[in-house]
Parts: sequence; structure tokens; C-alpha cells
Amino acid sequence: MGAVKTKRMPRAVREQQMLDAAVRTFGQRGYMAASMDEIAELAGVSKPLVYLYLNSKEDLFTACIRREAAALAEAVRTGVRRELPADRQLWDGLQAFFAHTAAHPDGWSVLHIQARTHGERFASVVAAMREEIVAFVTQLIAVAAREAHRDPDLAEGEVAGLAEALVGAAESLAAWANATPGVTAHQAAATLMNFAWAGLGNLMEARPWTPPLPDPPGTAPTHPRAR
Amino acid sequence: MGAVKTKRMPRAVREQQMLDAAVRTFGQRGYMAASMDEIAELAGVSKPLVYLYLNSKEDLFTACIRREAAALAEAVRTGVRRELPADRQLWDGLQAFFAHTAAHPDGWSVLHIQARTHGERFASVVAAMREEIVAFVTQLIAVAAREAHRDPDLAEGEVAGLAEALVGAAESLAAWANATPGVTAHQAAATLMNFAWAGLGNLMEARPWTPPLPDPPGTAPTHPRAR
Amino acid sequence: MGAVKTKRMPRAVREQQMLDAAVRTFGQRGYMAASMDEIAELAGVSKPLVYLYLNSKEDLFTACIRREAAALAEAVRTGVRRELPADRQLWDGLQAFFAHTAAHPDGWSVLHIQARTHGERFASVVAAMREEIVAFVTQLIAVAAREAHRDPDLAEGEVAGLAEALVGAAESLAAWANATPGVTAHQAAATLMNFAWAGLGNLMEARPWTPPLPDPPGTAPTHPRAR
Amino acid sequence: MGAVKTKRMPRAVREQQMLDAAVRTFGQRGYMAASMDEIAELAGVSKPLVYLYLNSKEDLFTACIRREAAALAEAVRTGVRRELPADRQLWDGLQAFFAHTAAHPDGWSVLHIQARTHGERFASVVAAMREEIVAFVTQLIAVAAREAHRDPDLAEGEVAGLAEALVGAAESLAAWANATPGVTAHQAAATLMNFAWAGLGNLMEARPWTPPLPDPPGTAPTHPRAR
DNA sequence: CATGAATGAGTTTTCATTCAT
DNA sequence: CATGAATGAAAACTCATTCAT
Repeated sequence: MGAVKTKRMPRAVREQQMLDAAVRTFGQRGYMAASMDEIAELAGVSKPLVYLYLNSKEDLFTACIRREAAALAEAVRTGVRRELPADRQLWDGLQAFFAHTAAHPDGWSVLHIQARTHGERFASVVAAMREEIVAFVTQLIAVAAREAHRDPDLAEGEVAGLAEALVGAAESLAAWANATPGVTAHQAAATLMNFAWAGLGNLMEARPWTPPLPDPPGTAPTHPRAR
Repeated sequence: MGAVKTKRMPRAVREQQMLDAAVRTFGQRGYMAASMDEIAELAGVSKPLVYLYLNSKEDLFTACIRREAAALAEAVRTGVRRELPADRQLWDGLQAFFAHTAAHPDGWSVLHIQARTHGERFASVVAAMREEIVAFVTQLIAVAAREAHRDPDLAEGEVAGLAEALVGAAESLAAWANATPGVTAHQAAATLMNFAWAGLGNLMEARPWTPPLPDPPGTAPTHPRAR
Repeated sequence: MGAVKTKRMPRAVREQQMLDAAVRTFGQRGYMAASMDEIAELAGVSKPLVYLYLNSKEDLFTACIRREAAALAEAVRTGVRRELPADRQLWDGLQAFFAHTAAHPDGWSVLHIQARTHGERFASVVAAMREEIVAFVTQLIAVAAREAHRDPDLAEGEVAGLAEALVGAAESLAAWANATPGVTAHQAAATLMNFAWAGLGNLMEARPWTPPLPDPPGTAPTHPRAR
Repeated sequence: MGAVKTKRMPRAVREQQMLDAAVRTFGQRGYMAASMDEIAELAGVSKPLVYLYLNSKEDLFTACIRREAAALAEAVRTGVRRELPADRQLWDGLQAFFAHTAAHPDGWSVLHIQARTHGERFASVVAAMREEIVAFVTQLIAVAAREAHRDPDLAEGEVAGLAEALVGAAESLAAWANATPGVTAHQAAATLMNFAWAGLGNLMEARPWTPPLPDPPGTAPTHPRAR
């Protein structure tokens, strides 16, 4: 079931195999329950080699977190184009986020659950990435507020709280979507967008937020909630 | 550091002390990293007594989850009066929720993180409590929609998704509020209420949802956002 | 399942209940695996009472051995009348032995297996009883040899070896009879008597040893192997 | 006191050392009382290595039983030559049996006492070997009966009972011989042979079974008790 | 480079045994 | 007398980690 046992691979490749195995094991078993034995076997290498390349369980875990955090941040960054309007950026970002977490559930588990529950040492790495995303969302909200030129004095702390809530909701939904069969990344993003942008008040008055046309213009728009 | 070493307590009392110590340890260290040794010491008793009363680490953990889940559900239930309007109920419930999780951060960690990541056996206990809360919120949203008599055909599944998102956001915010110094339960509840009820769209047009006046009995129920 | 919980029994009775429970538990679980908890519960008393009356697990076990050894020796002694001919005495003794071990399998297990495998301290108690039986058999053989006045110089050591072998065979057969459904004490005794007294050589020449008429003369003889 | 502490041995060798230590410890202390710590120390290795190679106490014990049973069966098998007359085969087999059990008292204790008193899982392994020996003896008796062409209708079940008794007596004598200083394997075998073959009845008439002359090759098979 | 061999330190769990009431 | 409350000591088992080859 592990990687095919091929001899003499370049170090970089071997390391990636190890990280793959580690992310999978940490994601499924949890940090404490994951054993170096299992990781080494899944990676198709001997345990001393894992130690030679990655020093210790802690370091290995840190490396996993770093790699997965970078990958997720990159995925979101790539999904967004800064020249588009704020709500469109948010929509694109959410889609990218849900798509990535759905595609890498073990990585997401490592970031969202494991890293946060085993000491500051690990949590801080994720916190950095999260900060980046929260800052991005914060700024989006601020821009949108300015564009709407109605309430330019929306308090800064309040915006931060909203961004935090939005990101938190997204994180929560990601776990929920991963655990609920039949929920796609698109649906998760639509639900949250509706929820966040329009607000329940508007929803109840039949004024939902409508997702913009998808990327390649000309494609039929996939309306999450067509009326 | 642990509880004062008092000898010969009745069983019920000792059991509570043990659960206190266990919740604290599980909450801070995580299920796997928490050792029975540490729990026993923190409880001020010997390990065999812990086993005599609570059988095994698994059973001890289950007992913690059950107790904390019951306490949280009870706190929310007590905070809400079913005769008030829907948004007021939601507001009260959120306040109770954030107040309780803030007052019992380790208990919250046990429920929110630990119980969900160590097997169905534990997760199901929390899931039951969560179900109760989601059902409550679902019904609140449905009632609110009916009261607004604008969109009575808001699909049932969609309401469930919204309730799920709202509860998820609340759960996330609780962790965030616990981890961020200076954020009170009141603030957390206000942020989420704004976010959820008014929607970011309204917020940006300076039409936020306003919290109702606090409790003075005899006051006619404050309908927060009359239109 | 344990004894009925009656309060205030005289000490002697309580002690017998405890020994009953202990013999049963030691016999079925083995000395090490038997727990004082289980014994106390089976006896229907609290653990401290067991300690009050019987001091320790070792002492309790010793008491069991003593009681069971005495009972077995007494049963055999009672079954034999010294005025009868040697082979009749042996036959009666064997029947008594097999009947008793079949009726008290746990006691027999305690004597035969448990006592011999947990230190000289215990083994010696059984050894004493065994010695008594071996001496009895030794003397029987010597008497029989003299009665047959053919080989009065049968070496003493040789007689001892034969007695030892006979007793050993009996012990072995007792375990076998207990474990084999459908084998009665009578059958076991007959098999051994045949084997020992007549010898395989005679058996093969159709000259088996024939059991004497049973005790109350006039009763139809139960011939184990009627021809 | 344990094996000389030599480092870095091939696995097969270390495993045998461990089994040696385990047989000794199990044989002397009993299964339950033997601790893995003691076994590891006696083997001159650390406990984890014992677990790495032999998985668990149960598995270790099973491995001991298997090894000792195979060795004993092999010893008896090797000691007997099937072309010789029946009583000679029995005599040779008994000698081999007593010699082996005397040379490996702990192994014999493991097979005879420990394995039979700690669950079917273990007993069945010994039972298989015992079956083999009982079958061998059963067949020897049947052959002898046929050779004596006097009582060809010796019932099959009866023969089985006799074989059982003979093997049981041998087992008992082995324990006795081990525990009694100055009793050699030869003597034990002679005692049993006398007992079993000639029968006490014959003995008392001064017609004992005589052991055949020892091995000198070329000698015509010594028919011990020509009539 | 790569690995089979090896372990110190810790885990959960159990048990015989004793007080204080 | 009788018992609920309590524990020291040790058991089986696991794991991250390191040599020697």
C-alpha cells in the first residue's frame, strides 16, 4: 500500500514521499497516535532514514504543517485576482479554499485540528498562514465598505471580528463539507457566501446574494440557488 | 498544585474532582497526550482510585464528554426563553453559549476538538448535543422566515445548511474568543449576530442589526430591527 | 451467584464460605489469576473481612490446600477397611479416590495442579498427604507380596517406585476422568486396577484382574469387564 | 546470571536465547508469575526486543510450547525403531521420554503443567503432541496383543484407556523422577515397564518383565519375556 | 547511503493490602 | 464486627530514537 520501494531516489523526492506518508498518517491517526514506524513503512523507507532526513517526530510534523500551509495559501492566492470586485474575490477565494481542503482532507486535518492541539510550537506555523488569509479578507471587507461609500467609519476592530468570523465559518464548513457526503466545494462556497454577504435578514426577504458569472465568460452560470 | 488533599471523601464528590481534573487535562493536553498519572495527581488521588471509579481512560473521557455536553446544552437552554421573538432567542442563546464556553474553555476544547478526533465512540456523544442545538437554530430560522412572511418557501434543506453554518461559525468563534484576550462573550455574540442576521451587505450600507436592550423585566420585547 | 448475603454468621461458618469460594476460584482460575476481589464477592463478604479471618492470599491458599487435602485423605481412609485383602483394599481406595476427585474437581485442581506450581510452601502441604497415601499403597503391595509368599525379597526401593507409579497413574487418571465426559469413578478405578494389578502381560493373555464383590454382600457385582 | 551480553546477534539466534530464557522462567515460576521483565533480563536483552520478535506474552508462551513439544516428540521418535518387537519399542520410547524430560525439566514443566492450565489456546498444542504419543502406544499395545494371539478381541476403547493410563503414568513418573534425586531415566523407565507390562500380579509371583540387553548391533532382537 | 538490531522511558491497567469510620 | 475509601508496587506493552555495520 505504501510507495513502491525503489532504490536510490534523489533526496528531495524521498523527502516528499516521507511528507506524503506523514501527512496522511498524522491526518488520519492524529499526531500522538501516529507512529514513526507506520510513517516509515507507508513511505517505503527505513525508519533511520526518516530520522536522517527529518530529525525527529516534531520536526517531521512541523515540516508537514509548513508544506500544507504553504500549499493551501498558494491555492487560495492563485484562485483570486486582485483586480476584480471585492465580492467576486471573496467568492473565488472561498471556492479555491473549499476545493483545496476537499482535495487534501488529510492536509486540512493536519492544519485545522492536529497543528492546533499540540503546542504553540506547531500552532504558530498555522497561525501565520491564517493571519495572512484573515488580513486578506479584512482588507476585502474594508474595500467593499469603501466602494459602497456609505459607512467609511466601520470600526477597524469590528471589521477584524467580521473577517475572523468569516474565516472561522469557512474553516468550520470545510470540516463539515469533508465529513458530509454529497457536499461539493461549490455548494459549500455558495452557502457561506449567501450567509455572509447577504445576511440572514436579506435571505428571508428573498434577496440572496447571487454568485457572479463563472470565470470563462460564455459558460452557463452555475447558480447555486437559481430562482 | 492539584486539589487540596482531603482524605475519605464520599464517592460522588471524588468522582467530580476526578472529572474536573480530567477535563482540564484532556482539554489542555489532548486525549492521547493526557496521562492517567497526571489526571490522578491533579485530582489529588492515586491512579487505582481513578480506575476503580471510572474504569478506563476511554470511560473517563466519555464521562467527561457527557458531563460537559450536558452542562453546555443546559446553559444554552436556560439562557433562552421560548416565548420571545426569534432573533432575541438567537441572541440570548449565543450569549449563553459564548459565556459558557468562555467560562469553561477546557470543557469546550474537550467537546469541540478532542471528542471529535478520537473515534466515533466519543464523537457521537457530542454529535447528539450538537444536533439538539442545530435543530433549535433551524427552527428559529424557520420561525423568523415565517414571521417575515416574505419567503415561506425557503427550502428546508437550505435552512439546515444555514443553521449548520451558523452553528459552525459560533463554534469557531468560541475557540477564537477563548484564544484572543479582551474578547468578551457579549462581543463575540454581537459579532456573530451582526454577521449572521444582517449580513455583510447590510452592514456596508450602515444597517446593522442592533442588539436589544438588556433584560429589564416588564419591558415589551424589543424587536431589534423593525422595518 | 455468590452465597446469600446473611448478616452475623458465626465465624466458623463464614470461614467455610470463604474457603468454598476460594477453592472454587483458585481451582478454576489458578492461583495467580484468582483475585481476592472475586473470592470475596463469591463468598458474599467484604474483602477486609477475608483478610481479617485469613490474613493473606498465601494463607488463604494454604488453608484451602489443607482443607482439601484433609478431605481427600479422609475420603480415601474411610473408603478402605484394613481387615480386607490387599487387592480389595486397593480397589476400594481407588474408588474412593476417584469418586472424591470427581465430586470436587476444583479441590482436586487446587491440590494436583495449583499447589504444586507455586512454591515449596504450598507443595509441601500436599506432599505430606501424598506421602500418606503412597505409604499406604507401599504397605499394601508389600503385604500382598508377602501373602503371595513368592518373592519376599522384592527390594524395598522397588516397591516404593511401584507405589509411586501407581499413585501417579491414579492422579493422572483422575484429571483425565474429570476432563472426559462419560467416564465414571468406577470405570476409572477398574481401568487402573486392571492395569496395575494384572499387568498388560496378563491382560493380553485374557487373565484380567477381577474386581471383588462389592461391599454389601448379596448385591449383584458390578463387573467392569464382564466376560 | 543471564546469557552473556553479546551485542548485535542475528535475529534467529536471539530468538532462541529468548525462548531458552522463557522456557526456564515459565517452567520455574509458572505462566502467570513469570514476568516479561525477568525473561528479558535472563535472555540478556531489553523487553522491547522480546516484544519486537515475539509479539506478546501469549505468543511467546505458545512459541515455547511449540518448540518444547516438537523437541520431545522428536526425541521419542528418534529413540524408537519401528522394526523391533512391541515391548522393545515401548521400552526404548520410555527411556527416550524419561531421558528427555530429565534433561529438560523446565521444558517438561511448561508442557505438562503450564500449558495445560492456562487456556485451550495453549493446551491444544500439547494435546496434539500427546495424541501422537498416545496413538503410538495404542498401536503398540494392539500389536503386542496380536503377537500374543490370545485375546485378539481386546476392545478398541479399552486399549485406548490402557494407553491413556500408561502415558499418564509416564507423565506422572517424569515429574516424580525430576523431583526425586538419584532416580535415573533408566530406572524410571524400568519401573514403569515392570508395572505396565508384567503387572503387579506377575511381579508378586516373581515373574517380572526383564529389560532387554542394551544395544549391541548384530544381536538378534532380544525378546524380553519369552514364554 | 541505508538498514537490521537494540533500548530507555513511559503508557495503561491490575492487584494485594490497609485504614478510618 | 463490617465496610467504603484508598494506595504502593508491579505488570504487559509501546514508542521515539540511536548505533554498528
